[in-house]
Amino acid sequence: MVVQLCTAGFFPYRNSYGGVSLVREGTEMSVWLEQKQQLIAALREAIDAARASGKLQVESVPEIGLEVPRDKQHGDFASNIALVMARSARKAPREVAEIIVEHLPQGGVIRAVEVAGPGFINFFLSNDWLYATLRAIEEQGEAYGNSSYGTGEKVLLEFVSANPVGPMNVVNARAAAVGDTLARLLRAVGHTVHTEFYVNDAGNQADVFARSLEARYQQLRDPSYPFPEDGYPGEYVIDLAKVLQEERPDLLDLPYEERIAFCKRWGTDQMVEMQRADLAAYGVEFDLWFRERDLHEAGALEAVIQFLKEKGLLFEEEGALWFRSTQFGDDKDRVIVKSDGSYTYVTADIAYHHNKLQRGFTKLINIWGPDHHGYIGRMKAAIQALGYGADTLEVLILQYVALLRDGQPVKMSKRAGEFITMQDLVDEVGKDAARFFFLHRSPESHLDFDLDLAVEQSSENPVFYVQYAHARISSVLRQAAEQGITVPTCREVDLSLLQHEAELDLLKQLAALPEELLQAALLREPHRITNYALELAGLFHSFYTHCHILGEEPSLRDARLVLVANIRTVLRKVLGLLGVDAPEQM
RNA sequence: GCGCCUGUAGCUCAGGGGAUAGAGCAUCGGACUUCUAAUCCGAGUGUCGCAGGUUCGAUUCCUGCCAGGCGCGCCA
Repeated sequence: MVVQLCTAGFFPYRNSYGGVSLVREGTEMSVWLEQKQQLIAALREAIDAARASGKLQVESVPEIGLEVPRDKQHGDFASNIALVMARSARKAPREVAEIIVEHLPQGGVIRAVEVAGPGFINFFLSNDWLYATLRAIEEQGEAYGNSSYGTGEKVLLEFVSANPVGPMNVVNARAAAVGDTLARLLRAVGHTVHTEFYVNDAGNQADVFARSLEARYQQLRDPSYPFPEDGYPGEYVIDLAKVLQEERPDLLDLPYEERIAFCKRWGTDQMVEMQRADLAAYGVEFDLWFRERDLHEAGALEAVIQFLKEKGLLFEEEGALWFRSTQFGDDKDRVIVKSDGSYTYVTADIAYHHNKLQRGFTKLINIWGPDHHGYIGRMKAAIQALGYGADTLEVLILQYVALLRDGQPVKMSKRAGEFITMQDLVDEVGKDAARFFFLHRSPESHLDFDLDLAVEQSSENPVFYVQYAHARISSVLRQAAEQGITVPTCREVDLSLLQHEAELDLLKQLAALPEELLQAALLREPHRITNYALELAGLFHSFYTHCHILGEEPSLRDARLVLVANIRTVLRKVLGLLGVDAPEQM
C-alpha cells in the first residue's frame, strides 16, 4: 500500500492491483477481485513468456493495471499494459499488445481477447464469474462485499463535535452523515472503528452559554434583568431556563459563581442530551461522548504540558507559554497557557489527542467543518510532538452547505438567532433524504442542498429512486409467496438462463461492490456508495421494464427470482451503509 | 498577503494519465388490458476556468494566473 500526502489528510490508497493484493492472505476474496487477479496473473505470465522468447525486450515489467472499460463494447476488463510498456520495449503499443496476446494462456474463463484502440488489451469473459457472484451474495448475505483489508488498524473517528451551547447546524448534519457512513464503511473493510463526539463543555463558549442561561433564568422573575452583550440570543436558552426553574427553583440561593458553575454543567448536559437525541433520530450514535471537562478534572492538560515541557518544546514569551509547533511544520507557534493563566482551546485538544493515542488507536480520523482547516497544521504538529507520525492524524474537511428554497439560497443569521438547524432540516425533509443528499456529493465539494427536491416524492428525488427499487423487488417477492412460489437457491436453478443484457449489466454491478466498498472506505469517499446505489437501482428499473419474472416459464422465473432477491440483499446492504431505510413498500 | 476547497452540458454534480468526456434535472418525443409508470425507451447539448510544462497521449499530474467560497486570535 502506498501512502500519499494530501493537504487535508492522508489517503492511503492507490490502484495497486499489480502484485499487491487488496485482500490479505487467508481471507475471503470476492469473485470480482479474484477474477482481476487471475487476469493480471495471466498477463504477467504472457509477458514473461514473451520476454523469455526474446520477442519482448524490457528490463522490468511495470505494475499491471486492469480496469473495467467505460464502454462495454471494449470487454469485461481491459489493460493498458502494452501502452505503458511500449517505450521501454521500443515497439509500437499495438505491436506490444499483439505479442502479449499471442503468449496469453489459452482457455479458461477468457472467451475472447482483442487488441483495440491505441493498444488496449480487451478481455471478454464467459459469464460464469458473474453467476458465481450470485452464489457469493446468497452465501454471505449482507456481509457480501466486506473484506478484511483493514485488519489491525484501530481507527478512532471523531466527528460532529458541535459545541454544547446551541442546536446543531446543517454542516453538523453533513458531518454526521459522512462520519457515520464512513465508520460503517471502514468496519465493512475490516477496520476496528470507534466513534467519538468531543463535547467542548469547558471553554469560553460554555461560560458564555452559562451566563446566558443564568440571565434568562433571572428574567423569568425580573424581565428587566440584563442579558449579557455577547450572550446567545436563541429561544432555546429561554426554554431551557424554564426547565431549570422547574428543576431548581432555589437556584438564586446560591452565590453567583456557584450558580454559573451549575448552569454551565447542567446546561451543557441538557444540550448534549438534545444533540444525542437529534443524532439518534438521524441514525447516528457514538461509541463515546467525550467530555472536555473530564480532561480538565483529570489534570490531563497539566500532564501534557509537562510532557511537552520535558521535551523542550515550550517557551515563555509576553507572559504566555507557547508550543513551538513551527518545529513540526506549523505556520506559527501556538499559545498553550495564556498570560492570564488560562488554557487555550488547542491545549485541551492536544490533551484529548494525547488521550486518544494512549488508548492505542493507530489512526485518528477527524471530520471538521470548513472553518477549521487552518487548525490542521497545529494538530499535526502536536501529534508529532507527542511522538507519533504526522500521518497518524487524518483530517477530512467538509465544505459549506447552502440550502436552496425555490432556487434561492436560504438566508441565515446566527446573530439574530435565525438559522435552520439540523433538526429543522430533518423535520422538513426526513432522515433518509437528508442523509442521502449529504452522501451524494464528495465531502470536499461545496454543497447546494435543494430543500424542494428533497421532499419531492417523485422520480426527481434520487433517494426515492433507490428505495423504490427495493420496494419493487419486495413486491415481486411478496406476490411470488402469495402464489406459493418460494425463492429458490442458486443451486436449484440454472443461472446460465440469465443472458439478457439487462441481467448481465446487473450482475456486473453486483460483482463490483467489493471494490467499490474498498475504494469508498480507503479514499474516505462515502459518496461513491450513494452513486453505486443509484446505478444499481437504475439497472434494476431498466431490467424490470424489459424482463418479466413471475409470468415467465418456471426455470427462467426461478433464475430471475434468485437474481432479484440478491439485488435486494445488496440494495439493503448499501442503503444500510448510508443509514437510509429500505422500505418493503412505498 | 498566506493557506484550504471549488471551477466539467442551461442547472445540480459524477468521473478521471489513455479508446467517441458521463448521470440526474430541465427541454422535446414515445411506452401502462401484463410482477408498483415514484418506472422505462429515444433525441440535442460541452474551448472539462485560462496559459504554460511533463508525457507516445492531459480534461485528469505539475506550475502560474483568473473567478467564487472559507479560513488565517493569548476565540472555540
